[in-house]
Amino acid sequence: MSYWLMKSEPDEISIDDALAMPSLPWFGVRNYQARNFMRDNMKVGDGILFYHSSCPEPGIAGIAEVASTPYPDHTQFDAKSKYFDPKATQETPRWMMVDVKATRKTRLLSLQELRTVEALADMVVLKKGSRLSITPVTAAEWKVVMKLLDKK
DNA sequence: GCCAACGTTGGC
DNA sequence: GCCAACGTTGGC
Repeated sequence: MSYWLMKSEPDEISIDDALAMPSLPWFGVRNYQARNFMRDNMKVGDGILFYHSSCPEPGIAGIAEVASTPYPDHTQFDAKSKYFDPKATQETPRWMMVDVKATRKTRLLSLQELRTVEALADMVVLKKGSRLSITPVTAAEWKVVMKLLDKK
């Protein structure tokens, strides 16, 4: 069992939107490292920190879990989609995704607060210049975050 | 809107 | 295979 942090822009899909769906196809990832995490490393049942990015208060907003094995992101084949990739074909898809099932909304554990927690200093998402939309979370970090979410 | 820090592209 | 130019992310 592994743990992940996945960024979503709440203007696009917030934790509330995600909770309203049976599961959410994580389409639109166009970064190879992030794709590889979904394609090669994620397992059904893995824990996910649902993170709101590019918004007034960025931070962890909920909990989710991996709900499918990897499969091709259909938006890469759709010429009208902003995620269209002319180099991808049905035979050799370039972009893979998984389904994500939101399980609960949490208090907003802000980026600002995360940065004050010593035990989380090495979290990939907090590293300087980190822009990856999907990053691994260690079991120890997950535990610390769960504890922080229960507070107050 | 700014801009640091990356990632990607394409000419050579 | 190098690397300059360009594009993107995302906090501020």
